[in-house]
Amino acid sequence: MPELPEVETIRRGLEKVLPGRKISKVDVRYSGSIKMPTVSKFTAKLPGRRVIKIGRRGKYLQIFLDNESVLVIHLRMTGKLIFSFTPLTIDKHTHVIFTFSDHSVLYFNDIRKFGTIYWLPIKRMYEIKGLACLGPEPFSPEFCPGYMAEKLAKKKTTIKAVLLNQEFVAGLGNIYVDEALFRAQIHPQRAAASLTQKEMAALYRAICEVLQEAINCRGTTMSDYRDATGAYGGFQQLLRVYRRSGKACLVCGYPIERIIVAGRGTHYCPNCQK
DNA sequence: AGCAGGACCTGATGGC
DNA sequence: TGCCATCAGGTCCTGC
Repeated sequence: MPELPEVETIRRGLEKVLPGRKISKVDVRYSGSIKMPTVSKFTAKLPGRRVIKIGRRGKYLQIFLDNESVLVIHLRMTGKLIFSFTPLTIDKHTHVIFTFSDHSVLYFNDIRKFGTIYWLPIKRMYEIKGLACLGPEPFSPEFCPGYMAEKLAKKKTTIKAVLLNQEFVAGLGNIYVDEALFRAQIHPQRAAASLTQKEMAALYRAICEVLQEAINCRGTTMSDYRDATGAYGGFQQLLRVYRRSGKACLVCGYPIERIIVAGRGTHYCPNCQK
């Protein structure tokens, strides 16, 4: 579920509380969540490590530890990281529990069990394929209309499929792709290579704007998403097309449609988006 | 090479 | 109420 704005919101929440804390106990209740190393090594060797800082790359969260190692966490669709100064009730969706030496706790919950956790030396982070293959961060100088022009010219698929591809740009997911395409007035099924310079400039601007506004709102909560303190996001109030099928376009009044593009539910205004 | 579609899981929702 | 089908914000693998 969480896309860049949600992961960034979680990162900021954890950055306020985790640095300096020392892990005293690790409890893995669903072993499928731990991709690296083995579960027994994970639980035996993590205690004693201290958190240095919290990073993010695309939708990957990075918890840097004091021995040049890092916990890399991907929340996929329904994963949550909840920090509490005191223990909380655990349920069947609580898969990993990190307890710190002052008895504060970090819970990894995930209804659909798609989320993944890796622990490895920083210098081996490239072994996580999805992380190694990530395209530029949307707010980095590398991501710009010129970069888009060069990449899009070679693509033979729809613009929506390209925006969802993390190798093109890191951090976009289904919600923000639909919202960015609406703001740029581009139809999601347009051939990526058919965009004009002007459209690419508008799309670049729309991507940065929608992500920044969503970060300012602390993310979008449709159903499952919560930040590190358990709080909802607020951007769902500002969505213009996502899950608004049948409702009037906020610009022209035409009904928003829902179709499938790149295998995903896609929302757009047939009148505004060409 | 690059893309579409299924697989991975569970829960919510809507139709009959 | 119960059963079934469909849908869900992401990535990885397979096969075309």
